[in-house]
Amino acid sequence: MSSKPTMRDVARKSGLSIATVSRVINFPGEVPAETAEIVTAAMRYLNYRPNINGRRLKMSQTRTVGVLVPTLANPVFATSVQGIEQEANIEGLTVLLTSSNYDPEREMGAVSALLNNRVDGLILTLANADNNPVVDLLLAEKIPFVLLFNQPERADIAAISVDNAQSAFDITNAMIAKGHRSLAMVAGQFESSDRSRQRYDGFCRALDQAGIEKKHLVQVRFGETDLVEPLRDLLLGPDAVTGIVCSTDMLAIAAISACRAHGLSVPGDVSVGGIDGISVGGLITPKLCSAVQPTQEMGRQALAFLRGLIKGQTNPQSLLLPHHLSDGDSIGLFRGNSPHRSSTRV
Amino acid sequence: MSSKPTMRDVARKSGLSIATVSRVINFPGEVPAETAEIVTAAMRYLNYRPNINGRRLKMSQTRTVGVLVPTLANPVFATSVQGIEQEANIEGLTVLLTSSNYDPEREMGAVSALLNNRVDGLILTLANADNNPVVDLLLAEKIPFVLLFNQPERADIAAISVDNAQSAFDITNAMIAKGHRSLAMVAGQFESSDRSRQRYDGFCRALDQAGIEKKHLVQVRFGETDLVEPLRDLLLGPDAVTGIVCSTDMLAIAAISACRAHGLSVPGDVSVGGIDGISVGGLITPKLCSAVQPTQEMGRQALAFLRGLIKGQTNPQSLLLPHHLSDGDSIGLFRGNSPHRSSTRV
DNA sequence: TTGAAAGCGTTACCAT
DNA sequence: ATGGTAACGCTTTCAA
Repeated sequence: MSSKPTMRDVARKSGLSIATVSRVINFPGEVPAETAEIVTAAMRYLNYRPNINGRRLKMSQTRTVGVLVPTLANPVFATSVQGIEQEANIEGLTVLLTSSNYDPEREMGAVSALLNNRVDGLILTLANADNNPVVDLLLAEKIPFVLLFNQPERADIAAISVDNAQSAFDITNAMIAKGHRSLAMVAGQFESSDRSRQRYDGFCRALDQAGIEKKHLVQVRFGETDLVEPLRDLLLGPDAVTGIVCSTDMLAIAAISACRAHGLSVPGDVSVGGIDGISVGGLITPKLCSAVQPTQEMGRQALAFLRGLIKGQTNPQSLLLPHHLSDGDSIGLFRGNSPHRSSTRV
Repeated sequence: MSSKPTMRDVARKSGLSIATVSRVINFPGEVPAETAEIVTAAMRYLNYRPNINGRRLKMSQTRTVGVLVPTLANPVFATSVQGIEQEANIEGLTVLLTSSNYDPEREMGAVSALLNNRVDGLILTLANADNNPVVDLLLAEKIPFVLLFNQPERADIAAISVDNAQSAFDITNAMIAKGHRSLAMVAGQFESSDRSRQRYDGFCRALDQAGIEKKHLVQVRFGETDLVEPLRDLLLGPDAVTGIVCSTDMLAIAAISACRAHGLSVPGDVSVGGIDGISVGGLITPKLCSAVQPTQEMGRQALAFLRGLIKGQTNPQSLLLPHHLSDGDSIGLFRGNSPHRSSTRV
């Protein structure tokens, strides 16, 4: 017998029927301890492992959830998936992972593959949550799903996120409060990230409210980490900015690196704040560590939420988590002024 | 018909047999274009999606790979999984994701779940690759697997990694070359990471070779990001060190943060170098970006390798990738000396 | 070129 | 308390 043992083999070995073996596995309580022992012994002897695919075919639910994120190379998404995975592990769910690489064109294919696997539900971070064919499909097929990080306009879609516009509004205001009058935003391309656009909206609103007319925007292809050239004019030109609001932490890291490359120290000569996860700004590198907990928690919450939807106990609804602005750590000072708290800064 | 359409429905709708439908899906070439068109139309009309679980049950291979990493909260693992996912996507493979949270006790359970899914093969980062029951199980059941980041002693196990000891040896030597005579290593607990131990070995070898007797080691629980207290004595005590070699980038980030908290500037007052992925040291934050490419590539290679094993075209063997030591970016200077290249430093 | 039918490993109903 | 058996949706051999 070279192939893997099946329930049939276990049944034969234990001299019982395959129905009984199944019972021992699924309803141990409904079987006498003695019988269970015999079956268990046979399973151990044969190194039996239930073939989940047989079960999945038979049952209506697969106890599997599909996850789609832009990329795991961004720690924010990776960390949220870690949270999903942890929670799934506790619940005995299997996680099917896919990524779109920020390409909206690839989302449908990825979700399709997930649906072919008959996942019970999905957790998705989409390029654009509004007017998205994937969302329409899921709605039409009545597949439970939760959007993570997306903030859809429709209220009848489950979504867990921070308030992106508000986050950017707050961090921009904080920089304005520090005296900045010349600010730029560095953001990912809007087609690849509605968060980027929403955050840019918040940035603009803050500037408008402060009566600052000049708005700089530098858009960056996702995955791009070298901002030395893209930021040259912004940093060294005749009307160089004193502060940069970044749409994501990864961009902030890249922006800081570019500042240094241009001979500017950060903070001091220029200020950079990154927005992401459920915190805003924050020490760039330590933040990557300290943001782990809350971001992971978002993932766990997303799965918990999804489970409610799957069981039909919950209705889709939006959940906006509070964001934190760690002022003093994140927000830099005037160009040329540098009495910053270097002791807590990287 | 509330339930999902099956091949049977498509067959009925198109007036053909389910065998023909199957052929259209799997061997479009073996069916007249006209027939194929009829079937395709029926599939579109019914919104048919093949149930992969049916196929999986029938076929011997599932076209699914299982992945086990300590945690996705560490960007190094996350990035490698991203690489795996990308490659899997190209090959049309499904990725099943699990994590052990650095707990050796949980590895067996996770792998077991993966095997119940009848994955074709596995990619694993284990706490300890030697004398690991998971490895024994996989070997016994003849399931193809590739270790990622682990460097097992046995040569007949597929593994893709950098040379951990050599990396640490190199970075330590570089720091010694800069004049450091008082160095500490900050590492994760050895039970949770054989890489940690291997890297510590390299650290010690470098010190021995330089005739430095005093070896400081601070071990940290994984997930710990606050090193302020653990490093206090090391940084402020009577015989404070001038440099710290960190076992991972995440630890280096945390260590730098702790230095700043103690009023030390990094680099300048103290030096910190992190080891990870296929680079050694390196600018801490930019590195998190710049290390993305090579680490992702490791993941892709791991999957490519695994595919070879699954097809039986390759034999298990170890692959040690070259590591890069980005001197001048990574390695700090003497305590108190600070003419460092701040322009390229975060 | 197409179809009938036998499983794949499991669950669960209905008997015994 | 236990067993026989009909699905679940698919692939694939063998016939027609």
